[in-house]
Amino acid sequence: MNRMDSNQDQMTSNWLDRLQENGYRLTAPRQAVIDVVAGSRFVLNPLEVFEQARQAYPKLGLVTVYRTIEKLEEVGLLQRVHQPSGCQGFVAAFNGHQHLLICQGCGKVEIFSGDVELVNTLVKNVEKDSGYNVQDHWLQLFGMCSECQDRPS
Amino acid sequence: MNRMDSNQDQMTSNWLDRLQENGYRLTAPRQAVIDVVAGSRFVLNPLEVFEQARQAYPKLGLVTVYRTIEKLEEVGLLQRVHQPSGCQGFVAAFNGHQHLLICQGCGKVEIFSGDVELVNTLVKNVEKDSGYNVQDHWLQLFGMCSECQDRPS
DNA sequence: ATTGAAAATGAAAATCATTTTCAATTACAA
DNA sequence: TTGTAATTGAAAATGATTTTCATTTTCAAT
Repeated sequence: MNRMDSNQDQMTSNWLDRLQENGYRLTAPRQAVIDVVAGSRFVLNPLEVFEQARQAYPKLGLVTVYRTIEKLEEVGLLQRVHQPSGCQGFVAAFNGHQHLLICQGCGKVEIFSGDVELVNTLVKNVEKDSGYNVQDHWLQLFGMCSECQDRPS
Repeated sequence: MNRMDSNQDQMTSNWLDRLQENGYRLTAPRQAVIDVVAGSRFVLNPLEVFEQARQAYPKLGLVTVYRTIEKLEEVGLLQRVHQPSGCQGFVAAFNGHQHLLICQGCGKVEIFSGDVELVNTLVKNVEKDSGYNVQDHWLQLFGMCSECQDRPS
């Protein structure tokens, strides 16, 4: 077992723990789904998760993927990713709200956590100017990762 | 005819001009759709546009609304709005890319155009750190407008 | 003003992702 | 080990969006 597997195993068990803490049962189908999404650095949609997870657990049904994604989102382990190309993607949400940089070529996701102050300042200014009570914000960047820049389109 | 109507009429004709410049024909159904979306300060989905536009042009079909929205988006007059509650909304895009503040109570949209420098700086930093070529960005705020803050939910 | 080709329309049908239903299976507390 | 409630997967239902197609309309060329 190499380092990567070990990391993934640990990550999966953390995720399962979090499900259990929230009153959900630990099942083989859920484990298969989590093995896929917890380790992925790419935006995945339900069908992609299904196809990958089915390799480890062939009996898996697509419906269960939808239901598991729903629960993982509910407990804050997955976050939905909105893109110009569509809004059916999900990505592991390691620690709550995060600002994403998404490659439009391959779906790879980077997290840029700096500049939080900056955004907070901006939000406060807008609140003052508009009279709105700002509850949430999205900041996302879209582009091409270095691999996809090289790749002939 | 009051000031509001006059503004809206002018706006509608500007929008029609833009359609024509892009090789599309001017039709009554399109005019009805544009009358609704060009003047609205709210996020509207296709069905809402349909219901409102049908009052002015009862023969209107929902399919035509979908098709007209598509063309207006293509020529840059409408932009799709992604929200936690869904991604079927559209809002007038007066001048290209804009940062939005959206009321989660009533769907009212404000545009905050300041702080462009700030975002540019951020984008350049992230490009340098990540090796990505950043092509686009979304910055959206969600909250409650002053009216909806007062309203008992 | 008339005409004709291409674009646009609307009703109906098709599509397709997602959700619901339901009987069978499974997890896990007692 | 057992009972119950949660979970599962297949099939059916749903609902938003898209496609098809016959009819109507726009608008450039006469």
